[in-house]
Amino acid sequence: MTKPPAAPESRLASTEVETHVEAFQKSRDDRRTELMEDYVELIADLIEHAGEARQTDIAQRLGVTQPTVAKMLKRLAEENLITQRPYRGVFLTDEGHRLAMATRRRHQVVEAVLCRLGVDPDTARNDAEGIEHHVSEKTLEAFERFLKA
Amino acid sequence: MTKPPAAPESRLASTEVETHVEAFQKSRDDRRTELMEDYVELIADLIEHAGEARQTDIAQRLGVTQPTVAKMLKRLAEENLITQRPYRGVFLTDEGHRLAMATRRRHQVVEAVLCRLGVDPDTARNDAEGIEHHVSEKTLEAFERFLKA
DNA sequence: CATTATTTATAGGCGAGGCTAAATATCAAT
DNA sequence: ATTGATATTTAGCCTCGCCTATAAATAATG
Repeated sequence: MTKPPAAPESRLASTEVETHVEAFQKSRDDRRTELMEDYVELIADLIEHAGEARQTDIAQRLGVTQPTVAKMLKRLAEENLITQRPYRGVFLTDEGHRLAMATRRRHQVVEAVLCRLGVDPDTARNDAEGIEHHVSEKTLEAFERFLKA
Repeated sequence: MTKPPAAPESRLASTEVETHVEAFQKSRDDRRTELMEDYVELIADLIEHAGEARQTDIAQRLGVTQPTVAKMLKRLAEENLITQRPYRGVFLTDEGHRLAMATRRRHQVVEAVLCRLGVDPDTARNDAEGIEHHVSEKTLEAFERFLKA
């Protein structure tokens, strides 16, 4: 309704210019969940290793301020991923825990794949942090097959 | 100053809980440039394949509305990546063209690597769209070595 | 138990990136 | 040349994620 009617030359040979629309939209949607994933993954780590997850620790690890964390935690609580007990730390709900574990798995697999491909460990860790959120289940499975081989 | 003083058990064995701070910050910084990269890459494709890049085409391909594109183009122009001639389309500056080519290269390499690892072409294309922006130069080089092998 | 230090909560602001709606400008075509 | 379609601009408005500054609540200590 908005494009094809008048435009003879715009046949646009579906070679390269294809409608990446899906991909772009997925990419944008990912951005919404990336942060949540980072948070629950970090919270899980903190609880496991330090026994508790406090706002200030989370803030420090993420490199943001505490009010920023507070606001985000409110959102995570609304989404039923965490519960908070004032001055006692943050806890993961079952759903939050599942998400944390899934995210951790992806993170580890991505990092391992990068290493296997010859990326140095530091770079692998850094890049994995950004990449992990964009790896679909199918790709993840391919990665795991590759690691087993 | 803010954490270690009081907390005997929080020795935090630097195993997993390490200060990913850099990685998170890089990840956040990436988000700022992602969109610009998507735009210039798309604009380059449109110019090559359709002869011109119009706001409406860009909007359609990205899956956003045209005013959104207009606003973004203004920003790209401020950053000297594009020039605009009203009702005649958008053009890349030298700098914009360089960025577009670099982005395209990364995109293609990532997609090729995914395919090589057994990801089906559709998924590879989709995931590459999200992943490409988080691939550092070092990782990119490792990818290229892997592809050559 | 009162004081200090730490942690959490709250208020208000900023920029980015979306959207819709409505005004303009250009192009095409009768 | 006027009219109708298409493209662009402009003007709000919204949500998110970040920030600083400040207040309030709790914990720890003398």
